[in-house]
Amino acid sequence: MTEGAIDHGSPVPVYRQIAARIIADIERGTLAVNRKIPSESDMVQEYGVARETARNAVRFLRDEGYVFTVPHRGTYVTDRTVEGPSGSGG
Amino acid sequence: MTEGAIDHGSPVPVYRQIAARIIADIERGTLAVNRKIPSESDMVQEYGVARETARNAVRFLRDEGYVFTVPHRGTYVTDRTVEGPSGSGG
DNA sequence: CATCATTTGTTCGTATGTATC
DNA sequence: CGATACATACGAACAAATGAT
Repeated sequence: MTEGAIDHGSPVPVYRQIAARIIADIERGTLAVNRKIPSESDMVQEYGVARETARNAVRFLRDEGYVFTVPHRGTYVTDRTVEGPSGSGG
Repeated sequence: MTEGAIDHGSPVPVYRQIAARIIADIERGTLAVNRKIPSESDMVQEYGVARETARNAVRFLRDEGYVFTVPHRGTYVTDRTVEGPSGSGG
């Protein structure tokens, strides 16, 4: 199947659908730590969405701690094996 | 007169207004086949727009078949007297 | 080959206007 | 009205390739 298309009729926002794909790639290891995820433009072309939507997906991933963005460079996969919101404890 | 200014208040997007001028120059012969059209920087200074807007104009012209771009060289006027998507008919 | 100027390519940041749900 | 989404537009920075010298 591969079901590679975005479902605009779904109750799940498009940006969340895109974010879910990226997360899946991260969990799966397809997108390794410190590797660059697709650029906003890539997502625009890949999914046929507006840049605004691609940005929302990236912002969501950032808020969730999956990635971090370097201005004018790109967005990369966060190393969650060491980093944490409250230090090394836990 | 020369009315050389871009109308930001027009419902016609700025990039379309710029593209229209280039097209007019091509139709008129001011910009001959295989001649280089103004660079993105030229348009930025000439029309006082952002590079993004200049690029949108070029992309539009490319999509319409009026020009073709050579990376790091420039964008040139297409020879439409011979080239065509469905042959020489037309 | 090295340097400089030109030009397009890439990428993220920000804002406005419009439309839909 | 708020969230989502698309189109347009300006701003900023860095990358890569080309061409002249």
